[in-house]
Amino acid sequence: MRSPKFSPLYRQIRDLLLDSLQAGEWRPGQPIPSEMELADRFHVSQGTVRKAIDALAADNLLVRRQGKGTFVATHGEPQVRFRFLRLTPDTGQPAAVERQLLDFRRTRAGTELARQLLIKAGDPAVMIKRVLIFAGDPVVVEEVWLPGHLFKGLTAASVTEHRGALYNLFETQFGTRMVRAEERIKAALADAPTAECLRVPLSHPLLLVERVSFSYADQPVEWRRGFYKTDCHFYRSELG
Amino acid sequence: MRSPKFSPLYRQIRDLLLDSLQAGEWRPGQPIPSEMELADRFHVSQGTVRKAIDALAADNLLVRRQGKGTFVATHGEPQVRFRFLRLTPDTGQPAAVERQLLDFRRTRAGTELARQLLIKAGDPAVMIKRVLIFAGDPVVVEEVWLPGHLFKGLTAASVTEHRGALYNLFETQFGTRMVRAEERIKAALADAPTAECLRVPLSHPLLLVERVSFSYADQPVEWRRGFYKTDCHFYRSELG
DNA sequence: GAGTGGTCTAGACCACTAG
DNA sequence: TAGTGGTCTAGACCACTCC
Repeated sequence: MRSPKFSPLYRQIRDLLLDSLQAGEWRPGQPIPSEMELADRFHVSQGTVRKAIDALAADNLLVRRQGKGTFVATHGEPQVRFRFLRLTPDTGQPAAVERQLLDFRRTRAGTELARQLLIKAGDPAVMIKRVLIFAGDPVVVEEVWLPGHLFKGLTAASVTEHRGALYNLFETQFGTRMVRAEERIKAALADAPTAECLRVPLSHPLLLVERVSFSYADQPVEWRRGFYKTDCHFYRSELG
Repeated sequence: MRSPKFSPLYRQIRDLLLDSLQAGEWRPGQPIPSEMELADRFHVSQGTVRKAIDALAADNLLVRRQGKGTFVATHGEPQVRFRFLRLTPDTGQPAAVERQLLDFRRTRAGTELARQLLIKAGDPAVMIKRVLIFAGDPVVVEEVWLPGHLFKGLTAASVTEHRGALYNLFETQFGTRMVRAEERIKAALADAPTAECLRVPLSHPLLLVERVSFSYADQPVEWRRGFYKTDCHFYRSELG
């Protein structure tokens, strides 16, 4: 039952499941086959399938629900949002967020964007600029850059009409699920347009947050750059 | 073999191991008993001990080394440091860090510190103020606050003489191992003394980073407050 | 070769969900 | 009641380290 590849069986099974996820064989929110079914399909024991699923569940790609099945994780569940929006009010109680679209543009990737998303300079790209408003207070202004070929039908209207996180829209309408992201944070001073957006004086201190988001197989599919007002909010980071 | 507590066996074993770690039965860097020994001690199968150890290894409390044994994790290994020091040079290559002690004081906890460390206002406390210098460039100035009763023999000399991370000193000299931490980040402007420390102009933008560190059993045992200069470095955060 | 952790299996039983 | 994931066991064998 050992395979030629020097890799434990459960890891090979995990990779096969990852392939199926990437290929869209099972959609976000939908159940994958039961452990016994998968064990039969791959000709391994249920325990080995279990270890493979454990690994994917640990990475938040799958969600187990006892008695019901194992499901493809989705950005629809509210608790997932706080994994990607690290800004918390000083008071502790997260308020509802309102999104206001400032700009939507189809353009071409510059060299910097091309480098971040592993595409070619001049390839089609989409730019979304928006403000996030917490309890009436504009707190974040950010630009979101996407590779155009993955988001062909995306329009300003679809962004404006969509309720909920952008990542929810991306996965339901375009089959692109953001799995993880890396952020780089610096301190910055508000320039004139940013200051106006966030209703702060010029040269007000802000966080400058840059994010690269990755889909399955560590494919970079989004680049963000935002200014965060931290007068009444803080950026939460857990070290372990 | 089921226990009266409504908790799976492997979790009970994990808690027992956690108790031993907290009690200092095995010191950082030392091996714990083999899986078979522990299985005999707790009257469970090796597989159950294995699951308990898996959980602790996932939380970075234990480190497995095939063929050698399972060891209590330590802050001595260099790769652990980057889990707690999230500042990275823009160039990518982390430089050696130099630490310069500015102040060392035994004092009493104020209400804010008492709240953070779950001690009483007026209890003994230790304050360490220092600068972190990367490749000759002062990048971080921070205050570290500790509960006095856990660090009775700590002196300015022991901090100055120690080579390596503070957490390394804490675990080797005082048996207190920092397991995880929570940080809150805001944007701030340099005041006069901070500007002088970091060699930046007044009102230069800085990150304000507050940290609470926890030992075993989520006991808070350290509070930090630091200013980070992000001209040539950035704060790294991973979302997933 | 002996001892350690790492993998894999087969089978039993428990806990939860749904029809 | 049937089907799912969750726990636990016992045993076999592999991979690595050290003597």
